[in-house]
Amino acid sequence: MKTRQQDILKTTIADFIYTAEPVGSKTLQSKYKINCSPATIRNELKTLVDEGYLEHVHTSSGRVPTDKGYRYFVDKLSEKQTMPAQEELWFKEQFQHMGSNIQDMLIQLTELMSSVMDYTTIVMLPSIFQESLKAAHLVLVDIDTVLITLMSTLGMNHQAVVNISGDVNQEDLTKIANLLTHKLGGQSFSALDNIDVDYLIKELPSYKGVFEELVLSIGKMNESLKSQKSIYTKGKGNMLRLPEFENISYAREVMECLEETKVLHQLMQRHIDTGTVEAFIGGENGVESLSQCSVLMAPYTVEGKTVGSISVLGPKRMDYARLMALIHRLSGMIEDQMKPQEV
Amino acid sequence: MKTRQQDILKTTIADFIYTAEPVGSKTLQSKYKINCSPATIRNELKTLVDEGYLEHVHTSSGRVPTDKGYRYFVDKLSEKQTMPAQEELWFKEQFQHMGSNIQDMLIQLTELMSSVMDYTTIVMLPSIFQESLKAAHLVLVDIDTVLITLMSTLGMNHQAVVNISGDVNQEDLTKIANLLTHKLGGQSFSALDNIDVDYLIKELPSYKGVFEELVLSIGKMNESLKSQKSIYTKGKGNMLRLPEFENISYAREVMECLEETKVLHQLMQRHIDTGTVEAFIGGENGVESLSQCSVLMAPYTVEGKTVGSISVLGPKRMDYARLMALIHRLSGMIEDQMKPQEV
DNA sequence: ATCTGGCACTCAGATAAAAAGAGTGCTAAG
DNA sequence: CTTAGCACTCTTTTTATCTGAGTGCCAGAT
Repeated sequence: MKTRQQDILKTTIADFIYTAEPVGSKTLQSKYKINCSPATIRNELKTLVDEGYLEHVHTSSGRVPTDKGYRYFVDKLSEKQTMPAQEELWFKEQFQHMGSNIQDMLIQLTELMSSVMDYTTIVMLPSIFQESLKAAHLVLVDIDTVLITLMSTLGMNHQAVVNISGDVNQEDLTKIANLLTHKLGGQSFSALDNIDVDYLIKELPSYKGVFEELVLSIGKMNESLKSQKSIYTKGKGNMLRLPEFENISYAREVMECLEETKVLHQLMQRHIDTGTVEAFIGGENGVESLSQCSVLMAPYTVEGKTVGSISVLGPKRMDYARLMALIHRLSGMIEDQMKPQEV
Repeated sequence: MKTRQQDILKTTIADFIYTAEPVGSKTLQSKYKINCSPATIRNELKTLVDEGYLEHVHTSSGRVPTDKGYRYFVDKLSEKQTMPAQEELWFKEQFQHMGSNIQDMLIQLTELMSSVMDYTTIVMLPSIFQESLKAAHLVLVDIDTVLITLMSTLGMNHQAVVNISGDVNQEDLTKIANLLTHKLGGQSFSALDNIDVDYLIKELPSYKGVFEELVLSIGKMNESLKSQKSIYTKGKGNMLRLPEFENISYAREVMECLEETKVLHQLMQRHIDTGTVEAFIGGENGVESLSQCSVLMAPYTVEGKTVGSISVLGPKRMDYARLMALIHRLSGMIEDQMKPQEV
């Protein structure tokens, strides 16, 4: 593409991102210094339309970027940014106050992000399926009550309190816990669904009854973990401020879509493998109702495995470079935060 | 108030709740069997307007209920309902699958409620300030790592993993945990902010270093618990379907308000003491932005103390009797669910 | 007294026509 | 290849008119 064409495309998109109004040849010339007459600009605009980078909303209106146009803008016409030092400091400060619990940290991050970015933020926690058991702990908290704690390699601990009918003491429980850790440690949480009770009983025959009760409880606990929320969003209201949401039925459609955890889950899952920060512009995100929105996504990776992602969802008209820099760096910070949990 | 007037008021409000359109005298006569002419109805309507139960949106439109009208409708013209047996069964069934963790149970309930009620549901978890410590447990999970578990009387357990620099073994930790439980058990979580270290050291002098580290960690843990989310909402998108939200700027105002955890917290807190299911109609809820909405609230109580509440937020035009019955019963179910945790 | 039919009146909302404005596309000349 | 000029298109805004639901009130009926 010719340099001047690129300039014009870039300026057009930049202006549209700013104003949300179709951009005309006159505006381009007067508002930005482009060294040619409106007529020349018009000619260039025409070819840009023909080539699919821009479109006419109607015969006598300015031009609006197409998905292809945005794509080119992001890939070729934008410089990669990094998170400003000041913002980085601020976020680091915030991380200090977030406590060591990974779940809560990510949930709180969702809020921080939406307040800084002014759009909707979506955070996907590591799903239970991606966690492996690091250790099981059993604590006798009362004569017939046991606190089960399952620690995962990702630092997401899960616990439940269950009643046990048989007699047990703490020593026995510790033995059992050790055995469980030994037998199941390193395995995926999904293995907890059908624990080989017989094997356990063979190892410590005297605890038959306790084993059975515990295994049942762990299975039930695991089941409820599976149905647990792993997607958090914040800042849906932010979107309603944007001119593209003036249309109430469109706003409704998007809002309802954003409340469908399933849809969001698919959205996040579908693109998580890419492993890098990515922008999904308009239709690229694959969700019909969100085809007028863009999604920026940064996966976070623990031990080489992508376990979750953070993202921003906004109008296609967004500051891609800045936001991508933000989530990129944030995902790095998450990874740092999750690392120390590894032992 | 005369019986006929009551009839007319009731019918008017019922019709408005159904159609969301101002109700005229003709509609009242033709659609519902009221034994008098439109002119008579008009006269009655006029006095109802004069007395503040209805209002005119403009000179030549039908009547719309005022807050006072709704109030009268709810208090005097509606019969108390109970949750239908079928629905009750369904909810009980759902509770089975929710796992024993109170937090998760309430979060999941928020979603269930919004799907059944079609409005926005708000659930307030017991705040950390209302919990008392039941027991502390310390588990050595690694040579220098301790898992702290603080169990509350409400069954909301909190935990954190911390690194300890000094040498400890499980036996020591168990002693410490017992001491902590003994010293702090029954006290409010807020007491955890400034634990009397000296006292502890006096009891078990050899653990000075460990104590100090642990107490610091517990303090930090407690701090992060305080900032934790205790309000959950669901179904904000449901509202956008309603005709009262056709106006985008109004919709935006409400949506943004519903994203302000602080505001919601105040809203819930302000009315929690009433101790019974309550309807706050329009302006009664005390939040400026929500003055066109009604809030139905059912507190839930543990050991005679109200610790949280569940509520539905919708347009003033809602089925008060039905929804109040629902949340009333649900709050009872929550209480049942929280009881077994008491020992 | 209370109810009711009749009728003039009000006002929001729909429909239509006209005017304004932004921006294009094309042509012909520089 | 660039640009000024101009006719043309299509949306948006403005203004005017019409329609109809619904009221308020009066005068006569019950």
